[in-house]
Amino acid sequence: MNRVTIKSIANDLGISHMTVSRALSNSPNVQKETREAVQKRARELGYVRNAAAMVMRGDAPKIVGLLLPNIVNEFYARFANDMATACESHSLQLIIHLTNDDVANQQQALDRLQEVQASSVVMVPAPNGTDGDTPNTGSMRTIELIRQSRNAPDTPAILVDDGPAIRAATAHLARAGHTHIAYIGATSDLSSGRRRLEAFVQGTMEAGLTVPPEMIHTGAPSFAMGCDKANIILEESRATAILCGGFEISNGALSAVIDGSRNMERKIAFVGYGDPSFYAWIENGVSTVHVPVTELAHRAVDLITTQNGEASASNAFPAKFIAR
Amino acid sequence: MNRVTIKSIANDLGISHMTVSRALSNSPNVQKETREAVQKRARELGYVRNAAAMVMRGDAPKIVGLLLPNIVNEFYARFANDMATACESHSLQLIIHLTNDDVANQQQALDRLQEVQASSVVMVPAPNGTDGDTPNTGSMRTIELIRQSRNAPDTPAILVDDGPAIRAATAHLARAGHTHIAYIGATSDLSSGRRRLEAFVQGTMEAGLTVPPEMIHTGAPSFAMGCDKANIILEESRATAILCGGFEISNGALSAVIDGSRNMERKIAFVGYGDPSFYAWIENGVSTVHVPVTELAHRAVDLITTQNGEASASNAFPAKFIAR
DNA sequence: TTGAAAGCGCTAACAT
DNA sequence: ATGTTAGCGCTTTCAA
Repeated sequence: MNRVTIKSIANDLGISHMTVSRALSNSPNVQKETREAVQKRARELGYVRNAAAMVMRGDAPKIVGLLLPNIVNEFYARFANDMATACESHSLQLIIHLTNDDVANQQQALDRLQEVQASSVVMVPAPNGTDGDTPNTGSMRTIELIRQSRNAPDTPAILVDDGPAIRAATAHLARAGHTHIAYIGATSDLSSGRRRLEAFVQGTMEAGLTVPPEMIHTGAPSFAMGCDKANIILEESRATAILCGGFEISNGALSAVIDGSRNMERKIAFVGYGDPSFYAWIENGVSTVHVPVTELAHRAVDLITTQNGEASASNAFPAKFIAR
Repeated sequence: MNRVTIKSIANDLGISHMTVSRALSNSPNVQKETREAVQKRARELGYVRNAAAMVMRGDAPKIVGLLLPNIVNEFYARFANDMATACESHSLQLIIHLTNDDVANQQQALDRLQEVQASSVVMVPAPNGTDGDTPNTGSMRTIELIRQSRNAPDTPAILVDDGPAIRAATAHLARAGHTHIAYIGATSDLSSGRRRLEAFVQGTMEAGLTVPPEMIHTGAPSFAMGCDKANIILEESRATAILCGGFEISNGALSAVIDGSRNMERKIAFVGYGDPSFYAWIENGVSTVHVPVTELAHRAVDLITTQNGEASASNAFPAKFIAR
């Protein structure tokens, strides 16, 4: 089962492959009959042009990479979805890679993207364990998402300005009478982890509460981590509320909190991070910090399609606290 | 900013590009010094091999396409995730395309996959509006997922044997005293829609109930459709229970049911389809038909990596009814 | 209106 | 151990 190429068609028709090429691209410089004959035969044979050849010649559509920790979390899924749509309408080819928040996977994905001549990458940088090396993105235009890696401070980043929302969440809990509010978030080697924790501390103090260190739980962000930390908090039973600072963490912690309230009758107030649709459907709704996904995705594509990557002032999108 | 190629490196070092090629692929036929010098220079210059060139030569890693209606639904997201993992370990390159259940998008995705020389596609066939034309998958090995398109009956398909589970769900509802059970599912031009509806009808009759046609709601499966139909059922208020036959439909209907119970105090029993994690967290848990995602994904990769596509007997995976 | 040649980056197969 | 040639599929440039 050999591939159909312009040459095989040319052979089949007893003409030069150039004529076939021209006919297939609707060049005016082919006799109408020839053109139609060629197109007909091409259709019959099931001809498809070879993308690799186009890439080699350099006239391929722009390829954009998207590196996400995973695709199961609704935030990331929505982002991918929205970005795919936006790319479509700009005739950009989107390639999604999952890093699982692991630097090795991340670098492998970046390498593959360079191999296919991707011109840009949008990436959620993985927490860099031993730190040290900047991810190598070669000559690809790089845009960081959500987190900003400290070792590439000049890379444009699309960030969430969630400080106010987190402070509002803290205030909300304090107003409801909670004096011991636990926080679960990412380690401070992630910019997002740092910022969110700061906001939490600040919010707590603004509410006139103290922030004992044992109320603060950080680690590499993941569903399992959120789950574990929440269980610890439930065990200790000193805190009466939990506030989360991360998409995965939030889902994990929420699952632990729900299990806890069912199986052990441990009630605890909860504020999540990110706003997957089901947060509105659970019990009477889960209060949360809402992040404007679609706007982020659009900005990403904007940054890719325009040259001036330096509107960085406007690359922070405000999150919103939703009380439910 | 010119790309670094073996030729540019060769030039830079004043040697032949072949030596560079050999050095970079660790061929034994290069002097150690030469090899090391080349590798060093390549690293400095940030060389990455050109995937397009490899594809043209035909020694590229196998490419596998995955066509999904969307990636936001947790079932599809998990499938993509699991398949990505499995592909990784078989050194297959996975490319995901979203069809939005639209035939035109679907064909476009298939074309692109052929252009990049994908050897196989795993696809959830879109409902074919005017029917007629089979999706053109060229010479790619095609595997259908969940649904089986009637115009390609000999294509291997990975299906869910959900009949028993759906009948169990119906029995469950009947046992709870429901005599008017509404069904929302896909149109019968989808094999899955046909099969599930049949199972529902059969289950209802087995429970000694009649199945008035106004209890059956079908259409092109989507979140919005599930939502709309559920609202209609709530309006009519003849049914006391809803059973869903589709991933998207289920989520849509569930959202309508929850809204309904909150805003208008219309209580109705609900059994969903698919088992996104949050179904366990809502109220006291949502009963549902559970589909074994991971197994499906693994089978897909199995089928791709082995030649014998014809173990089709074992390509149906049993769903499980989960009462919550 | 058609064709022939060259070249994109790479490696297998021959030289040397 | 190293270099040369050819060819994967395609289009741009130049020639007929």
